[in-house]
Amino acid sequence: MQAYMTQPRKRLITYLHSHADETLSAGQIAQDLPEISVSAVYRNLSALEQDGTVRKVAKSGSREVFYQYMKAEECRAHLHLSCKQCGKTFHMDETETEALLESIARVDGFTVDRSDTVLYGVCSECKKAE
Amino acid sequence: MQAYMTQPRKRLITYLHSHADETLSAGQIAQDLPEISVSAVYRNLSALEQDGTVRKVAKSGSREVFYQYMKAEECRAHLHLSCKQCGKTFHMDETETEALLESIARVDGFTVDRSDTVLYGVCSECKKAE
DNA sequence: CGAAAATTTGCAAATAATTCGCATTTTGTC
DNA sequence: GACAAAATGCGAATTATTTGCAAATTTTCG
Repeated sequence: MQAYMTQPRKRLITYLHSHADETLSAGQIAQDLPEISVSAVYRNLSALEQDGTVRKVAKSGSREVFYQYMKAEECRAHLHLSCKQCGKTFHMDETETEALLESIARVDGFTVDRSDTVLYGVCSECKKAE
Repeated sequence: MQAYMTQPRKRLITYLHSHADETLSAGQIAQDLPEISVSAVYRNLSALEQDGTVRKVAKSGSREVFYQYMKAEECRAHLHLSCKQCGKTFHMDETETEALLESIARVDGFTVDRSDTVLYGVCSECKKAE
């Protein structure tokens, strides 16, 4: 059904890899990859999103939708903190992650999946700026 | 700057209250509230979103953006655990929630928003069944 | 290798969600 | 009640996203 590693797709994936953890709009990406058509960008992002390779997020105050790519290895190790204001993603310290998840497992009997879970809130920078 | 409890806004809020925890598109809402103009729906949703009263989410496979309202008292108090296997949502103990978030605030300088955050994983029941 | 089959691309046109301008109405205050 | 501030409704304007289709690319397989 699906899976031709075409040039445009390859380029897009490379681009995403080098922009891991950023919150990018399709327009942004298309602009940074002029050699790829806009439709290809949209179509591939859509496919990658279905795969679970990228995550689709709505950002406050923007009409556009954004996409986030996260490196697999890293994702498995720790939890992510996503700032709702600046859009940046932060990586929780691994030891801290362990401690928190261990606590949740013990108290709630719930096994949290690190790669799936994102904690939303406000980072210290944005907090300061308020 | 802002805060007139107008009829349209009141209606929208009432509507949201009676649709707590649902994922609604602006179009859907506008359709359900024909007495309010579409622009009012958008403008108010936008305002409520800035307030943190509603959450904006991008849904896979849709061009529209969606909005979620969660009852303030209940949902702002604790974190949610969503089991990827049975789909059930669990409410983390409030005291535990406090402890965890306090820890994250201290260690990472990150203020987690309780109503926005969902931890994904596997609940004890499903774990047992594995 | 080379051709057929499957899939993706690029383009431009189409679609539809969201925003905006502005005159008018509503709301809160004194 | 009257005034100022803010929100509404309307339709028009934007503009992000999707789509149709012919051409190009990638894969498969003899």
